[in-house]
Amino acid sequence: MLDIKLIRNKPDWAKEKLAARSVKPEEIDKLLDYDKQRREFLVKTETLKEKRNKVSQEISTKKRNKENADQEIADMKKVGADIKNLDAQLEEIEGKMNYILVRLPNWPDDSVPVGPDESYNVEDRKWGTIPTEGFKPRHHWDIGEELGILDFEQAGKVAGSRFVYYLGMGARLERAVYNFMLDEHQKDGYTEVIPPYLVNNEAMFGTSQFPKFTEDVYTVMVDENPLTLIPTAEVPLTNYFAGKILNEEDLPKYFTALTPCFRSEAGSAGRDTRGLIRMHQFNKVEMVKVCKPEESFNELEKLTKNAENILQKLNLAYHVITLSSGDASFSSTKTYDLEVWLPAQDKYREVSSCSNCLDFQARRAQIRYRDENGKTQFAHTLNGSGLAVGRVVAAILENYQNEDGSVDIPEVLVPYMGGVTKITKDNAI
RNA sequence: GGUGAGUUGGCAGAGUGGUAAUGCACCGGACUCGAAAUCCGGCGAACCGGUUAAUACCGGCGCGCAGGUUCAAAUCCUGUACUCACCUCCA
Repeated sequence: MLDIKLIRNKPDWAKEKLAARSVKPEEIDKLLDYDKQRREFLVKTETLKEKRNKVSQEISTKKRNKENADQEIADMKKVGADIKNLDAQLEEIEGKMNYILVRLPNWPDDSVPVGPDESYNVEDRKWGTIPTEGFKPRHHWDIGEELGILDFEQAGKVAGSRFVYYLGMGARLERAVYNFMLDEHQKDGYTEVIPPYLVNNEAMFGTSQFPKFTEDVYTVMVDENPLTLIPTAEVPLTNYFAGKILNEEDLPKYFTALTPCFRSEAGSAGRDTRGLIRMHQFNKVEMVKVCKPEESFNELEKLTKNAENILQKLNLAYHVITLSSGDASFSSTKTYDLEVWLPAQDKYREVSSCSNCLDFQARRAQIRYRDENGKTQFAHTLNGSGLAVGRVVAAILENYQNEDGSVDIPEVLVPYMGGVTKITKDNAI
């Protein structure tokens, strides 16, 4: 959530910044109008409340002295009704104001390319060499099905499209990949966490998936209470700090977690219908940081490097792009995407998204710290995938495939595979 | 799932209708060579608004949360969340 005071003080700047994120300037005018009305009503009702407090004190004194206070009580009855009336109006105005405010995205940072969509994204750097085998690379789903380590067909019958069974060495490979990732992140100073996989509406609001993106997730009712299957571990990890006032010397906090992620993929019908790229349920290792404002951009660079480290150790070619203002996620001021090379698709595909949210989420989730002067400040939050496990498995299958249909195991994963160096038809299941 | 108890300032803890005691901690001062102890004074989260160049100041709000009753609610009523104890059940 944006700071209304900042918008109030720099309306033109706010409009320009948000225009880069497709927010109409009229929305801001409306917001500021509600804000003005709100403060006017606030002054009115607070003045009356001050009067009520004073006169109530007088009534109290009179009663104690056995004097008559009927006149004051009659007056206050009227004041009480006025307050109730004004408060009701105030609540209505605040409701309208907040409706707009909670739906405004974060400002794009000055270093972010301005543009409405992904075509304005900028490539920052490339790493690794794209494999040039002497044969036509096959899609990971063909490799996986042929080895018998991925079964999309039966998953379709049991759960539906965009679900999968991993079997044998496929399941083992997935497990190897995420264990490797968690171990690497632990070395980089992250605390490993196993969070709740179901969260309430407040948590979803805190990290700003709600109220705007309710249709992208699965929500179940548990005794009338809605609980949402997490679309990313960012939600429970960041909300671990919700409502807390942290000590300055305890910052920054680094958390990492492996969780399944659940997404309805509404609106992506027809895209990536085959393979592991776009599933309703997938594993992801997530990194979350909470830090002081002056450190957040530096922490974003480090976070991105932590994600890159995984791809480098797996020796998978990738590039890093800065998302344009129109392509970045709702709560982010700046996002780097890591895209890994998929030979069969002949293109890079996203495996990580690393974002600095500034105080946008902290303001919603009330994540604060006490600074050296004892004042409470909103912390900054960051999150990044490190990495999407299923997509990395897809990348390994495609990049490490051999012409005979077998798949080599990346060197760093061999210990995690119990010494197995290659998945073949003979050892696959 | 059942029964009972609880939720008040950084911590402890009183307060059952008149607007949050008290102690510890904290800040300032005195005493002292300095410190401790003692004494004096101050200070009560977070948030919002007014006002200001800014600090300050003034006000609102504030006793888990949300409603209600009342001139007035920590206190009474309703709902609800969480914590603890015991019981029951279960991987």
